[in-house]
Amino acid sequence: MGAPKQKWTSEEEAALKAGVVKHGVGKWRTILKDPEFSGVLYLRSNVDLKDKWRNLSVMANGWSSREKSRLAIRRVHQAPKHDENPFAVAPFTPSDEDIVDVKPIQASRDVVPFSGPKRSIVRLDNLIMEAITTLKETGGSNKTTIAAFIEVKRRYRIAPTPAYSDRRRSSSLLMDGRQKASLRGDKEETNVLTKSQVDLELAKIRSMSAQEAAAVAARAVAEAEAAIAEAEEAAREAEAAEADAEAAQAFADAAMKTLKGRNTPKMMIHA
DNA sequence: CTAGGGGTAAAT
DNA sequence: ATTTACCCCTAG
Repeated sequence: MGAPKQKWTSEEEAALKAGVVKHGVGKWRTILKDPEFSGVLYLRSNVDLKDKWRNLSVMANGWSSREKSRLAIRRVHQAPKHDENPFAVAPFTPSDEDIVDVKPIQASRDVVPFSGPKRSIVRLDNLIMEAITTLKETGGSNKTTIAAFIEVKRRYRIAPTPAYSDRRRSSSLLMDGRQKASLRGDKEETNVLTKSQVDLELAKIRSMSAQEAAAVAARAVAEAEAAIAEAEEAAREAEAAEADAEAAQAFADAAMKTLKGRNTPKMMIHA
């Protein structure tokens, strides 16, 4: 029955996410037909997309390893009171769906409690997901903006305080013996922009047309996702990944600030 | 077609 | 044993 198992590649995952960004959750067929993603997802079916999304969403929350223990909740809470539900949602948790929970979008940062010397890389996709879901449900059409942030973040790197500059392979205690080769020459040399410059880019994006932004964003998300996945996979020293994560957080910070503060009744652009 | 409840099976 | 990918079925 099960097909020979075909692990989803980062590109496919990215395409899926990008597709969701572009078309919204649930538009599997649409995403599949989009020439932008069909190139990568041509092997998958709409059901595959749905299932993958399900796995992705459900696991990105902590519900991991659980899926079959939910039909036993209810009761207990003796606070029934036929009160009029403000949202009349299901008896389950308030607004479940694909909402990525109320995870602290930027709780830590430099103070990341590195309980273990292992992975602590903040996933970019979680950030994206939260932003998308939140903004989509409430405001409406800012998904392109959010996605565009990623692009900016990917190409330019926000200078993360020159605290650390030099550190070339030395932390031997960081990783176990697993020098999985694949040590690319670090072609990194992306411009390191300053905050103001980034701000400028943001402004540019804001004035960008929705379609333009969407196109760029979709591609950017895919690329960013792929890059992150790659870095994470080979993340030993993960210099780039770390920087990326930090940049992402910084960017999220700036993004939220922009969206919350400057919430002028403009940019209501929609595709 | 989509959502979502199950299930099988293959990797880890 | 857990995760993960796919499949199947049913109700909208």
